[in-house]
Amino acid sequence: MNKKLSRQFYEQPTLKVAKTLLGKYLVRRIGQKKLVGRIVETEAYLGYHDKASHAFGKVTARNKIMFGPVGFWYVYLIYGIFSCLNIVTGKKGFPAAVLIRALEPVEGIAQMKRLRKKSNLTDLCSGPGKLCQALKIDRNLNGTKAFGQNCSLWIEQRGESGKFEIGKSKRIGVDYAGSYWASRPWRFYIKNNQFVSKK
DNA sequence: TATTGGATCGCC
DNA sequence: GCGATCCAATAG
Repeated sequence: MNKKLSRQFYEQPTLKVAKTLLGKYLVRRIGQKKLVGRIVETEAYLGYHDKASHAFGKVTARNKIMFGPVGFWYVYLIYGIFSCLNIVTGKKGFPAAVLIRALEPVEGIAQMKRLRKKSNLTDLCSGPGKLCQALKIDRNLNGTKAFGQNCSLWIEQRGESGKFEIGKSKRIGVDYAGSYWASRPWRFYIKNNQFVSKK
């Protein structure tokens, strides 16, 4: 049974959402076709005190979606080349989001290979920039809704999540934020899963 | 208005 | 190890 996650799901505490998203399925609809991957790695960005977060300090044109209500996508361009995908969490006015960092390809694998120009399964979605390329996600989806009707991008539960161990570490690529924020253990991943981004 | 550097990736 | 490549953020 496939069940799209509701707005209420994203109202849970951000760290809980980040952990609970592991084993769920990211679904990208393009016309009648679907590209689907199982989420195996996430990171939490938590509040305006978090120096590693784009929402640190104040509202800007780019980060304003993070200050809005839960259940909307925050998509931004990194290094002028790749997109990164986050789902907004936290109450309105409190900026938080969960970055989707890696997927295990499930449906539409042939098209993912074309979009990525890669044929190795473990190279398709094993990083935040890679999975956006594989699922044709870019800033056109910034600010769109992940719940309710007429979404082109959402997360769903497919039966039971299955048994796996959750690993935890500091977040990747945020050393500029200073030792305290860079060392928060807010990255979560499925242990011993080959599709997790390599460090 | 000008400059700077990034929640990455892939090739050298 | 390093360059790609663009735009948001900040400084002036």
